[in-house]
Amino acid sequence: MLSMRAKYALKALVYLAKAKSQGPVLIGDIAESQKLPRKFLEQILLELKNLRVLKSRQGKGGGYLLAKEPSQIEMGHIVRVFNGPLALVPCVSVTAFEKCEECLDFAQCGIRRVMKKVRDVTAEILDGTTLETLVAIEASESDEAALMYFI
Amino acid sequence: MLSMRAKYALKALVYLAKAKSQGPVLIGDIAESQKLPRKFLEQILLELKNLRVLKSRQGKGGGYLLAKEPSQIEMGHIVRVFNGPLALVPCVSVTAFEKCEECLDFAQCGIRRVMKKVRDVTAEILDGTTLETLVAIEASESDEAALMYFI
DNA sequence: CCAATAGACTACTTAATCTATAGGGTTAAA
DNA sequence: TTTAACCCTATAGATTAAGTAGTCTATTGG
Repeated sequence: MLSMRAKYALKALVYLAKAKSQGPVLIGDIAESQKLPRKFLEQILLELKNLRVLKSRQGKGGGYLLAKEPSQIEMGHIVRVFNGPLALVPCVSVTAFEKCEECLDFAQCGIRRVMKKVRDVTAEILDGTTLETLVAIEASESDEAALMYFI
Repeated sequence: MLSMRAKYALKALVYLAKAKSQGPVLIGDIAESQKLPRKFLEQILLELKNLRVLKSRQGKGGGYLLAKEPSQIEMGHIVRVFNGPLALVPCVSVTAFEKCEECLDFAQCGIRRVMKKVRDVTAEILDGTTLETLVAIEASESDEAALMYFI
Protein backbone atom coordinates (compact mmCIF):
# COMPACT_ATOMS: atom_id res chain seq x y z
CA MET A 1 0.00 0.00 0.00
CA LEU A 2 0.95 3.61 -0.54
CA SER A 3 1.89 5.67 2.49
CA MET A 4 -0.51 8.45 3.47
CA ARG A 5 2.21 10.92 2.56
CA ALA A 6 2.23 9.69 -1.01
CA LYS A 7 -1.54 9.67 -1.29
CA TYR A 8 -1.91 13.11 0.27
CA ALA A 9 0.79 14.48 -2.03
CA LEU A 10 -1.09 13.21 -5.06
CA LYS A 11 -4.39 14.59 -3.82
CA ALA A 12 -2.90 18.00 -3.10
CA LEU A 13 -1.27 18.08 -6.53
CA VAL A 14 -4.48 17.23 -8.36
CA TYR A 15 -6.22 19.95 -6.40
CA LEU A 16 -3.51 22.46 -7.30
CA ALA A 17 -3.64 21.41 -10.94
CA LYS A 18 -7.34 22.12 -11.00
CA ALA A 19 -6.83 25.48 -9.28
CA LYS A 20 -3.96 26.34 -11.58
CA SER A 21 -5.44 29.56 -12.94
CA GLN A 22 -6.40 30.97 -9.56
CA GLY A 23 -3.05 32.12 -8.20
CA PRO A 24 -1.50 30.94 -4.91
CA VAL A 25 -3.54 28.45 -2.93
CA LEU A 26 -3.43 28.39 0.86
CA ILE A 27 -2.35 25.26 2.73
CA GLY A 28 -5.50 25.67 4.77
CA ASP A 29 -7.65 25.63 1.64
CA ILE A 30 -6.13 22.39 0.43
CA ALA A 31 -6.28 20.78 3.84
CA GLU A 32 -9.85 21.73 4.47
CA SER A 33 -11.29 20.98 1.05
CA GLN A 34 -9.46 17.67 0.67
CA LYS A 35 -9.89 16.68 4.33
CA LEU A 36 -6.17 16.27 4.93
CA PRO A 37 -4.43 16.90 8.30
CA ARG A 38 -3.08 20.42 7.99
CA LYS A 39 0.29 20.22 9.71
CA PHE A 40 1.09 16.93 8.06
CA LEU A 41 0.18 18.40 4.70
CA GLU A 42 2.51 21.33 5.41
CA GLN A 43 5.49 18.98 5.49
CA ILE A 44 4.41 17.30 2.31
CA LEU A 45 3.98 20.55 0.43
CA LEU A 46 7.35 21.73 1.68
CA GLU A 47 8.96 18.58 0.34
CA LEU A 48 7.20 19.08 -2.98
CA LYS A 49 8.60 22.58 -3.06
CA ASN A 50 12.14 21.34 -2.42
CA LEU A 51 11.61 18.92 -5.29
CA ARG A 52 10.72 21.91 -7.49
CA VAL A 53 7.33 20.45 -8.20
CA LEU A 54 5.67 23.31 -6.33
CA LYS A 55 6.65 26.86 -5.63
CA SER A 56 5.37 29.08 -2.87
CA ARG A 57 4.96 32.64 -1.76
CA GLN A 58 5.11 33.63 1.87
CA GLY A 59 3.20 36.36 3.61
CA LYS A 60 -0.17 37.83 2.92
CA GLY A 61 -1.56 36.79 -0.43
CA GLY A 62 0.85 33.86 -0.46
CA GLY A 63 0.30 30.14 -0.89
CA TYR A 64 1.34 27.29 -3.14
CA LEU A 65 1.45 26.96 -6.93
CA LEU A 66 2.57 24.31 -9.37
CA ALA A 67 6.13 24.99 -10.49
CA LYS A 68 5.62 23.16 -13.80
CA GLU A 69 2.89 22.40 -16.25
CA PRO A 70 0.54 19.62 -15.07
CA SER A 71 1.62 17.63 -18.12
CA GLN A 72 5.18 17.64 -16.78
CA ILE A 73 4.37 16.18 -13.37
CA GLU A 74 4.23 12.39 -13.40
CA MET A 75 2.50 10.19 -10.84
CA GLY A 76 5.46 7.84 -10.94
CA HIS A 77 7.80 10.55 -9.74
CA ILE A 78 5.58 11.47 -6.81
CA VAL A 79 5.02 7.86 -5.79
CA ARG A 80 8.75 7.11 -5.88
CA VAL A 81 9.68 10.12 -3.79
CA PHE A 82 7.01 9.69 -1.14
CA ASN A 83 6.61 5.94 -1.11
CA GLY A 84 9.88 4.52 -2.38
CA PRO A 85 10.65 2.36 -5.41
CA LEU A 86 7.86 0.92 -7.54
CA ALA A 87 9.61 -2.46 -7.55
CA LEU A 88 8.47 -5.17 -5.17
CA VAL A 89 12.00 -6.49 -4.76
CA PRO A 90 15.21 -4.44 -4.76
CA CYS A 91 16.77 -6.55 -7.51
CA VAL A 92 14.32 -5.22 -10.12
CA SER A 93 14.31 -1.61 -9.00
CA VAL A 94 15.66 0.93 -11.45
CA THR A 95 15.94 3.77 -8.95
CA ALA A 96 17.16 1.73 -5.97
CA PHE A 97 18.71 -1.39 -7.42
CA GLU A 98 20.30 -3.81 -5.01
CA LYS A 99 20.97 -7.51 -5.24
CA CYS A 100 19.15 -9.61 -2.68
CA GLU A 101 21.63 -10.67 -0.05
CA GLU A 102 20.53 -14.29 -0.17
CA CYS A 103 20.41 -14.43 -3.97
CA LEU A 104 21.98 -17.55 -5.44
CA ASP A 105 21.54 -16.97 -9.17
CA PHE A 106 20.54 -13.49 -10.22
CA ALA A 107 20.18 -14.25 -13.92
CA GLN A 108 17.96 -17.31 -13.54
CA CYS A 109 15.81 -16.31 -10.57
CA GLY A 110 12.19 -16.74 -11.59
CA ILE A 111 10.79 -14.58 -8.82
CA ARG A 112 13.00 -11.76 -10.02
CA ARG A 113 11.93 -12.15 -13.64
CA VAL A 114 8.25 -12.03 -12.77
CA MET A 115 8.70 -9.12 -10.39
CA LYS A 116 10.54 -7.26 -13.10
CA LYS A 117 7.53 -7.60 -15.34
CA VAL A 118 5.30 -6.27 -12.57
CA ARG A 119 7.59 -3.32 -12.02
CA ASP A 120 7.72 -2.56 -15.74
CA VAL A 121 3.98 -2.46 -16.28
CA THR A 122 3.52 -0.42 -13.10
CA ALA A 123 6.16 2.07 -14.20
CA GLU A 124 4.62 2.28 -17.64
CA ILE A 125 1.28 3.32 -16.17
CA LEU A 126 2.51 5.63 -13.42
CA ASP A 127 5.19 7.34 -15.49
CA GLY A 128 2.69 7.72 -18.30
CA THR A 129 0.14 9.43 -16.10
CA THR A 130 0.58 13.13 -15.37
CA LEU A 131 -1.48 15.63 -13.42
CA GLU A 132 -2.95 16.66 -16.75
CA THR A 133 -4.06 13.08 -17.33
CA LEU A 134 -5.53 12.87 -13.85
CA VAL A 135 -7.55 16.04 -14.30
CA ALA A 136 -8.83 14.75 -17.64
CA ILE A 137 -9.72 11.41 -16.11
CA GLU A 138 -11.71 13.09 -13.36
CA ALA A 139 -13.66 14.94 -16.02
CA SER A 140 -14.69 11.78 -17.84
CA GLU A 141 -17.87 10.06 -16.79
CA SER A 142 -17.29 6.44 -17.65
CA ASP A 143 -14.53 4.25 -16.33
CA GLU A 144 -13.92 2.94 -19.84
CA ALA A 145 -13.32 6.45 -21.14
CA ALA A 146 -10.97 7.08 -18.24
CA LEU A 147 -9.04 3.91 -19.01
CA MET A 148 -8.41 5.15 -22.56
CA TYR A 149 -5.79 7.48 -21.18
CA PHE A 150 -3.36 4.73 -20.48
CA ILE A 151 -4.09 1.99 -22.94
CA MET B 1 8.63 -3.41 -1.47
CA LEU B 2 7.79 -6.93 -0.42
CA SER B 3 8.43 -7.93 3.18
CA MET B 4 11.20 -10.45 3.79
CA ARG B 5 8.53 -12.88 4.95
CA ALA B 6 6.87 -12.77 1.56
CA LYS B 7 10.11 -13.12 -0.34
CA TYR B 8 11.35 -15.96 1.85
CA ALA B 9 8.02 -17.74 1.50
CA LEU B 10 8.28 -17.58 -2.29
CA LYS B 11 11.88 -18.77 -2.25
CA ALA B 12 11.09 -21.68 0.01
CA LEU B 13 8.13 -22.67 -2.14
CA VAL B 14 10.14 -22.63 -5.36
CA TYR B 15 12.74 -24.76 -3.65
CA LEU B 16 10.09 -27.21 -2.50
CA ALA B 17 8.53 -27.29 -5.95
CA LYS B 18 11.87 -28.27 -7.43
CA ALA B 19 12.39 -30.92 -4.75
CA LYS B 20 8.86 -32.20 -5.19
CA SER B 21 9.81 -35.78 -6.06
CA GLN B 22 12.25 -36.21 -3.19
CA GLY B 23 9.93 -36.66 -0.24
CA PRO B 24 9.89 -34.46 2.89
CA VAL B 25 12.44 -31.65 2.95
CA LEU B 26 14.01 -30.46 6.20
CA ILE B 27 13.64 -26.84 7.33
CA GLY B 28 17.38 -26.87 7.82
CA ASP B 29 17.93 -27.87 4.20
CA ILE B 30 15.82 -25.04 2.88
CA ALA B 31 17.35 -22.51 5.23
CA GLU B 32 20.90 -23.51 4.48
CA SER B 33 20.62 -23.89 0.74
CA GLN B 34 18.61 -20.73 0.24
CA LYS B 35 20.53 -18.74 2.87
CA LEU B 36 17.41 -17.91 4.86
CA PRO B 37 17.39 -17.40 8.67
CA ARG B 38 16.29 -20.73 10.03
CA LYS B 39 14.03 -19.77 12.94
CA PHE B 40 12.34 -17.08 10.90
CA LEU B 41 11.78 -19.54 8.10
CA GLU B 42 10.21 -21.97 10.59
CA GLN B 43 7.44 -19.48 11.27
CA ILE B 44 6.87 -18.89 7.61
CA LEU B 45 6.65 -22.59 6.80
CA LEU B 46 4.25 -23.09 9.67
CA GLU B 47 2.03 -20.36 8.31
CA LEU B 48 2.16 -21.95 4.86
CA LYS B 49 1.10 -25.19 6.45
CA ASN B 50 -1.86 -23.54 8.18
CA LEU B 51 -2.81 -22.13 4.78
CA ARG B 52 -2.80 -25.69 3.42
CA VAL B 53 -0.16 -24.77 0.90
CA LEU B 54 2.35 -27.05 2.60
CA LYS B 55 1.98 -30.17 4.65
CA SER B 56 4.49 -31.60 7.08
CA ARG B 57 5.55 -34.75 8.81
CA GLN B 58 6.98 -34.64 12.30
CA GLY B 59 9.54 -36.93 13.81
CA LYS B 60 12.49 -38.66 12.26
CA GLY B 61 12.30 -38.69 8.49
CA GLY B 62 9.90 -35.78 8.57
CA GLY B 63 9.97 -32.41 6.88
CA TYR B 64 7.88 -30.25 4.59
CA LEU B 65 6.09 -31.03 1.32
CA LEU B 66 3.84 -29.16 -1.04
CA ALA B 67 0.20 -29.86 -0.24
CA LYS B 68 -0.91 -29.16 -3.81
CA GLU B 69 0.41 -29.34 -7.31
CA PRO B 70 2.85 -26.54 -8.16
CA SER B 71 0.41 -25.45 -10.85
CA GLN B 72 -2.19 -24.80 -8.15
CA ILE B 73 -0.07 -22.48 -6.05
CA GLU B 74 -0.20 -18.88 -7.26
CA MET B 75 2.32 -16.17 -6.50
CA GLY B 76 -0.53 -13.73 -5.99
CA HIS B 77 -1.91 -15.78 -3.14
CA ILE B 78 1.42 -15.94 -1.34
CA VAL B 79 2.13 -12.25 -1.81
CA ARG B 80 -1.30 -11.29 -0.48
CA VAL B 81 -1.02 -13.47 2.59
CA PHE B 82 2.52 -12.46 3.55
CA ASN B 83 2.63 -8.92 2.26
CA GLY B 84 -0.94 -7.71 2.18
CA PRO B 85 -3.13 -6.50 -0.69
CA LEU B 86 -1.67 -5.96 -4.14
CA ALA B 87 -3.48 -2.64 -4.43
CA LEU B 88 -1.61 0.57 -3.73
CA VAL B 89 -4.70 2.20 -2.23
CA PRO B 90 -7.42 0.47 -0.21
CA CYS B 91 -10.18 1.75 -2.48
CA VAL B 92 -9.02 -0.46 -5.37
CA SER B 93 -8.28 -3.55 -3.33
CA VAL B 94 -10.38 -6.60 -4.04
CA THR B 95 -9.33 -8.53 -0.96
CA ALA B 96 -9.26 -5.61 1.48
CA PHE B 97 -11.51 -2.99 -0.01
CA GLU B 98 -12.05 0.15 2.00
CA LYS B 99 -13.02 3.65 0.98
CA CYS B 100 -10.43 6.28 1.74
CA GLU B 101 -11.57 8.25 4.74
CA GLU B 102 -10.88 11.58 3.07
CA CYS B 103 -12.47 10.57 -0.25
CA LEU B 104 -14.76 13.20 -1.73
CA ASP B 105 -15.94 11.50 -4.91
CA PHE B 106 -15.26 7.80 -5.20
CA ALA B 107 -16.62 7.40 -8.71
CA GLN B 108 -14.69 10.26 -10.29
CA CYS B 109 -11.37 10.05 -8.40
CA GLY B 110 -8.61 9.91 -11.00
CA ILE B 111 -5.99 8.59 -8.62
CA ARG B 112 -8.30 5.70 -7.83
CA ARG B 113 -8.95 4.90 -11.48
CA VAL B 114 -5.26 4.79 -12.33
CA MET B 115 -4.40 2.78 -9.24
CA LYS B 116 -7.10 0.31 -10.16
CA LYS B 117 -5.42 -0.25 -13.49
CA VAL B 118 -2.10 -0.82 -11.71
CA ARG B 119 -3.71 -3.31 -9.36
CA ASP B 120 -5.40 -5.13 -12.21
CA VAL B 121 -2.27 -5.66 -14.29
CA THR B 122 -0.33 -6.67 -11.17
CA ALA B 123 -2.98 -9.18 -10.20
CA GLU B 124 -3.11 -10.53 -13.73
CA ILE B 125 0.59 -11.31 -13.62
CA LEU B 126 0.87 -12.59 -10.07
CA ASP B 127 -2.31 -14.64 -10.12
CA GLY B 128 -1.31 -16.03 -13.48
CA THR B 129 2.07 -17.18 -12.23
CA THR B 130 2.24 -20.43 -10.30
CA LEU B 131 5.12 -22.38 -8.82
CA GLU B 132 5.05 -24.46 -11.97
CA THR B 133 5.53 -21.31 -14.04
CA LEU B 134 8.37 -20.19 -11.80
CA VAL B 135 10.19 -23.48 -12.10
CA ALA B 136 9.78 -23.35 -15.88
CA ILE B 137 11.02 -19.78 -15.98
CA GLU B 138 14.14 -20.70 -14.02
CA ALA B 139 14.85 -23.39 -16.56
CA SER B 140 14.75 -21.00 -19.51
CA GLU B 141 17.93 -19.29 -20.51
CA SER B 142 16.78 -16.07 -22.09
CA ASP B 143 14.74 -13.39 -20.41
CA GLU B 144 12.55 -13.17 -23.51
CA ALA B 145 11.70 -16.84 -23.30
CA ALA B 146 10.92 -16.39 -19.62
CA LEU B 147 8.61 -13.49 -20.36
CA MET B 148 6.57 -15.67 -22.73
CA TYR B 149 5.01 -17.28 -19.71
CA PHE B 150 2.95 -14.27 -18.88
CA ILE B 151 2.31 -12.44 -22.10
C1' DC C 1 8.07 50.79 11.46
C1' DC C 2 4.58 47.52 13.02
C1' DA C 3 1.14 44.06 12.93
C1' DA C 4 -0.95 40.43 10.70
C1' DT C 5 -0.53 36.69 7.64
C1' DA C 6 1.43 32.70 5.69
C1' DG C 7 4.88 29.50 4.66
C1' DA C 8 9.71 27.22 6.53
C1' DC C 9 11.89 24.41 9.43
C1' DT C 10 13.04 21.40 13.41
C1' DA C 11 12.02 18.35 16.91
C1' DC C 12 9.17 15.22 19.05
C1' DT C 13 5.83 11.56 20.12
C1' DT C 14 3.15 7.63 19.57
C1' DA C 15 1.92 3.51 17.46
C1' DA C 16 2.59 -0.07 14.49
C1' DT C 17 5.16 -3.34 11.94
C1' DC C 18 9.04 -6.02 10.60
C1' DT C 19 12.74 -9.13 11.37
C1' DA C 20 14.23 -11.87 13.60
C1' DT C 21 15.76 -14.90 18.15
C1' DA C 22 14.89 -17.90 22.18
C1' DG C 23 13.28 -21.76 24.29
C1' DG C 24 10.72 -25.02 25.38
C1' DG C 25 6.62 -28.54 23.77
C1' DT C 26 4.85 -32.27 20.88
C1' DT C 27 4.97 -36.04 17.59
C1' DA C 28 6.49 -40.12 15.57
C1' DA C 29 9.98 -43.23 13.74
C1' DA C 30 13.57 -46.54 14.84
C1' DT D 1 12.61 -44.82 24.94
C1' DT D 2 15.59 -42.14 22.56
C1' DT D 3 16.07 -38.74 19.32
C1' DA D 4 15.14 -36.21 15.18
C1' DA D 5 11.85 -33.10 13.53
C1' DC D 6 8.32 -29.88 13.44
C1' DC D 7 5.03 -26.84 16.71
C1' DC D 8 4.10 -22.84 19.19
C1' DT D 9 4.49 -18.69 21.99
C1' DA D 10 6.87 -14.89 23.71
C1' DT D 11 9.70 -11.18 23.24
C1' DA D 12 13.29 -7.88 21.77
C1' DG D 13 15.29 -4.46 18.84
C1' DA D 14 15.05 -1.65 14.83
C1' DT D 15 12.70 0.85 11.65
C1' DT D 16 9.04 3.43 9.71
C1' DA D 17 4.67 5.91 9.60
C1' DA D 18 1.60 9.40 10.93
C1' DG D 19 0.81 13.16 13.07
C1' DT D 20 1.64 17.27 16.53
C1' DA D 21 3.93 21.34 18.43
C1' DG D 22 6.40 25.26 18.38
C1' DT D 23 9.35 28.61 16.66
C1' DC D 24 11.46 31.16 12.81
C1' DT D 25 11.30 33.90 8.57
C1' DA D 26 9.29 36.43 4.81
C1' DT D 27 5.75 39.48 2.84
C1' DT D 28 2.17 42.85 2.67
C1' DG D 29 -0.17 46.90 3.89
C1' DG D 30 -1.42 50.48 7.10
